[in-house]
Amino acid sequence: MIDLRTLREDPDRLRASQRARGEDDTVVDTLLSLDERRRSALGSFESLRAEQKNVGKSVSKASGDERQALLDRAKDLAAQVKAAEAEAEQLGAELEAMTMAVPNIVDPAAPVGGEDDYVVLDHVGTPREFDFTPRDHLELGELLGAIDMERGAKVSGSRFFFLRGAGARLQLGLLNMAMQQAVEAGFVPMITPVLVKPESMQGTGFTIAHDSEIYRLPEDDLYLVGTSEVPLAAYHADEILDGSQLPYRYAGWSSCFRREAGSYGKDTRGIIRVHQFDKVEMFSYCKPEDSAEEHQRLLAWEKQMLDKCELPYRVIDTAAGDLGMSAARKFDCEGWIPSQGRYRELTSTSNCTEFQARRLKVRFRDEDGKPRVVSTLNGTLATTRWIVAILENHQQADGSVVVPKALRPFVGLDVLEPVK
RNA sequence: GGAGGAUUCGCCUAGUUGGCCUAGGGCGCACGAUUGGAAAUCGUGUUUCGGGAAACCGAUCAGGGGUUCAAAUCCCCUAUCCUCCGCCA
Repeated sequence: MIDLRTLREDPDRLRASQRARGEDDTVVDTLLSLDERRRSALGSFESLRAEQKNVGKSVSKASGDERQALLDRAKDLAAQVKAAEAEAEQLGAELEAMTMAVPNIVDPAAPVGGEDDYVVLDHVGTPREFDFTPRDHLELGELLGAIDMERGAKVSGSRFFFLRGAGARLQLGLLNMAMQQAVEAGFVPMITPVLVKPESMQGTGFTIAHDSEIYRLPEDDLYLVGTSEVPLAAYHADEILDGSQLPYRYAGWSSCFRREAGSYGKDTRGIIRVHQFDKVEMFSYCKPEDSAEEHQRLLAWEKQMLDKCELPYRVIDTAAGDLGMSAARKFDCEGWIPSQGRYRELTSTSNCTEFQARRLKVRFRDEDGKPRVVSTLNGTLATTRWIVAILENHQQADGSVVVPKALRPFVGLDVLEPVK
């Protein structure tokens, strides 16, 4: 959510941001005039209310004709106050709705353009040369008895799967390694709810009404999260954090649910794009002035995980037009997928600045004792999709897969062997 | 699912025949006095949000609605927590 006070002082910042996102910049003027009207309505209400309170107080002290006159005056005022309040509330609600629909102001450092205008910041590792024809992750997963898509589809439908045997062990090991790294770095490990209330979803920056990715349980007005970012962001909603203790860092382990509507035909094979997967997510609450540095730290921890998995990857800086509603800046790490001959997203870290925190009312007390809005950031430490990259990059000619060294203690196996 | 009880300014709490509640007290915290320094003691301040340069004004007693000139206080709905009953793993 945009800060109206800042908007009044510097409307051009939002105009520029809207243009960078390829969105309508005239909302700025609409917002400003609505804000002006609301404040003036609020002013009328407040002065009427002040008068009403004064008259009301004198009623109890007066008697006789004087009392009756005051009562009449008070009744009249009560009606006026009611009308003025309704007016102010109406405008307030309109303003609120409009404000909530405006995406975060993008970091001017983010590349301009759309989906394909990302900037590659870094390449780590080199895609391996195979002296045999590499199998794709599903073929490997089936050989290893690790991934069962067929029965996933039988039981739950397309884009569902079972991880079994070595596959289940690999995921548990991977996510446990992520959790351990996070704990060593000072994160509080968390296992979060995956069903959340609408205000948690919307506070985090997802639009319940229109987002086609969200699974809904209308019967209970609950929503399945697509990432533990949602419960972790809402965790401190309506709270004032201790400024001297920031940053607050959490590592959330949860299943994630995505409808993947409109992606028919894309990534239909295997577990690249599925309706349900598991993820360990870093989430950080910090002071606004520290958020850019914190963003770099989250990126560094992501790279550390990828390095431990011995995966070749590149880091991209997402262009303004491809940022989600909440993000001011976003870096993705994309791992090399041999069967596709291209890089696919394995991690994503966003600096949401004060956008989510303002919606969720998460503040901190600074040195002066004043409450200020915090900044929030998130980043991926590991997901089910990583299994794709691990299987494909570390496969051997016979279909076995060498487990990366760092991961071995967590998986309990050095090599995953074909089952038959 | 049913029946009761609870929800007050960070924490504990006063306040329920509606009107100096403009919410009192304690703890904690901050600043000051006292002290060689500290403890103790004393004093002052301390909900949050919005508007305003400020003085100040308005809102805020779980949330929403209602009654009234006036609601922490009365009525209705909702949420959360606790107790009991039922049902289920």
